[in-house]
Formats: sequence, C-alpha cells, structure tokens
Amino acid sequence: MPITRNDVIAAAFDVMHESGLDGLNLRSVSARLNVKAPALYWHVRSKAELLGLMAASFYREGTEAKVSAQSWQDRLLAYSRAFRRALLSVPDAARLCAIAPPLEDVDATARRLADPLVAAGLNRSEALSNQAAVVAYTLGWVIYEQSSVMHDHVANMIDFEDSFERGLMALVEGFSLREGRGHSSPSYIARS
Amino acid sequence: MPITRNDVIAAAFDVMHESGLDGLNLRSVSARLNVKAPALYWHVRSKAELLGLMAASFYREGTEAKVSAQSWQDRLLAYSRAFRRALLSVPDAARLCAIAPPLEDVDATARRLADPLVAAGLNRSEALSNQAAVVAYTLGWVIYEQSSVMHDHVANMIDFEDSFERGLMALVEGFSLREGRGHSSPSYIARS
DNA sequence: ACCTGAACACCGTTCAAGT
DNA sequence: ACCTGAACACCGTTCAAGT
Repeated sequence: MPITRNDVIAAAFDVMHESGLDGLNLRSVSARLNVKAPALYWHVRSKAELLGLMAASFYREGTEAKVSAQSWQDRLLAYSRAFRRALLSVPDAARLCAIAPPLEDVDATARRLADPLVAAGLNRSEALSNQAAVVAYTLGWVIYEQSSVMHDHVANMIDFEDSFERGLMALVEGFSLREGRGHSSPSYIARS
Repeated sequence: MPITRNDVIAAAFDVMHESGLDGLNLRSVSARLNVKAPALYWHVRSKAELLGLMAASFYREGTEAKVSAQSWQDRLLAYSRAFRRALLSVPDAARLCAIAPPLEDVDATARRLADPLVAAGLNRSEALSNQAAVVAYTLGWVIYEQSSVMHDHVANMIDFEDSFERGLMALVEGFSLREGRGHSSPSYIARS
C-alpha cells in the first residue's frame, strides 16, 4: 500500500534518532520506507519542506502542554518547558529548527500562540513580544545544550537543568515586573 | 604570495554577504582567492573548522563591546547588544553559529566571559549561568530575526528592535531580582 | 496515483603530483 | 611550504518511464 506523508516524517525522525542531522538525507529516509529517494517527492515538495514539517512538530508540542493555572506567566513557562523537552528528545532537534524554513502561515501561528496570553490579561503587543522572547531563549538554550562539545565541557561548570530554569524564571519574572511599562529602563540599569 | 588562514576566513565572509549560508562552499571561497578548492585544506582542517572560526568571530565581537559602567548587569546588556549587532551584519550569521562546531577551548572561553561578571560582584555559578542565558536568548532571537519568512510576516506584528530589547531587559532585571536567591520561585508563579 | 531507473549538477574530501 | 588535477563517494533533484 502507498506511503503517506506522515510516514515520511516518521521515518525522518527515526533517522534523526539513529544518526542525527548529518545522517538525515533523502536516501536514508526512503530506504527505511522500502522506497527509492525520488519517491519522496510525491509526498513532499523538497527536503527543506520535510525539515519544516519536522520543526513544526516541535513547536506544536509546546502548544500542547497542559496548563493547570491560567496566568500568562504560567502559560509561558509551560510552553517553554514543553518545547525544550520535545527538542531534547531528538538529537540535533534545536539545530534542525534553526535551519528549517517556517512553513505554515506564520501570522496565524503567532496569533494562536499569543491569543491565550491575551485572554489571560496581557495586551496583544506584549503577548507577541513575550512569546517570541521565550521561544528564542528556549531554542537558543537547547542549541548549546545539544552540542556535544558544549555538553562535555560545560556540563562540569553549570547544571543545564538548573541554569535553564533560572534564566526562564528570570525572563518571565522580568516580564511581570515590566508589565504595561513600555520599554523604559529603571535608573540603575543604563542603556548602551 | 601564499594565502593565509585569515584570507580564507575573510573570503568566506565575502561569500556569506553575497550569497548567504547556502552559497558558502569551498569552491566559491577558493575561487575568490584565485585558488582551487583543495588548496584550502592547507589552511583549514575542514569546512566545519572554517565555520567554527567564523562563528568564533561573532562571539568575540560581543566581548569587545566597550562598557562604560561596571555593573554585571551592564556587562550582560552590552555583550548581548554587541553580539546581536555583529550577527545582524552578516546574512545567516545566527544560523551559522547554530551549526558551527565550537572549537576553541570552551572552558577557557566560558571563564573569560564570566570573569568580569564575577569581578563585578556576581558569584561564579550565577555568572556562568546568566551569561549562558543571555547568549542563548540573543542567538535564538537573531535566528528568527534573520529568517526571511519571519522577517516578512512578523515584522508587521512586532518591532524586532523593541521586542528584543524588552526581552533582554526583562532577563537581566529578572537576574537582578533573583540575585543570590537560588532558583526558588515566588509564590505567585507555579512551577510545572 | 504512486513509484523506479537513470541521470545531472554539485558538494566535501583525498591524494599523488607539481613547484 | 603551498598549490593543482583528477578522482571519489555522496547529495538533492529532475524526468521519462513503468504499474
């Protein structure tokens, strides 16, 4: 029976688990489906689109995080932690997201992420901006965390888990502090 | 006269400016030096090492930021802004840093970055952890900022400059708030 | 509709050989 | 010491052709 688009994505994730981003090529993916490389082009426009589909699944896992509390702070924390967990579960996932072209309509996605924050009391522009910052911090963090060199050498100096959490809390508490304040600076911190 | 290692790096940056990360290959770099591709291997171990050398130059620009004030807060802000400026000056620079293997001794680099923060009154573990968070946030941010799709679609919703600054200030103010406090949470923010 | 075979241009890298 | 020519294995992609 024919192969589906989701089969292709699943096979690509299998390859990632086994050989990381460097081992991810259309021949290895197709081989796992008992199919030749050109067959993939029936289900996917290009390798870039495949990367985009894979990346989208990580962002989605962040959104699917169950949130008990209702504050926008808790939503941001839950999103970030779920996003990081999802990334850490696949080798090189953060790098994948860094190079993958965004594919779904970015406007709609941004709105979907920001809407709950607005419902939780944040104004729209702060919601978008805070969400963007949290995603950026999380992706950037895991890029370093998943780099093997970093992991070997830096793991002795800082605890990734604790330090990630420290930064995330600082960011969200900082947002709480500044809520509704525009981007003016407190006097004890100079702007460059 | 013979070509130097720095010539290779400079030529690689020229290619990045002209055709971005996708256009960066050893044949295009060597052509710009009136040399054939295999010649580069005399000056550089591999393409990966070349990427690492390029990435290192961005991190260095962050360190070379002139800091007027002495607080560790100001140092973190200055580093982040200089790092972001450097990245924005070269197309795809953030993606480059995301995929480049770290090459110089990571321990030493981390210490060199953290030392001034310690001198400015922060304890060592907070210094390392705060510095890591700021670098992660900045790199992650510019990855999105330099993505053309993001730039076209999201630029209408948020102002990159303002939102970056908001997040950075929130992060650093959050660190100030939490200085010496370990990673406990304030009661109004639940941990997942 | 879905897949194969064969081919193309391109890539990083190696290595013997030149100077 | 520094570079070239030729070659290798590998890659994304195209396309005519099969079923």
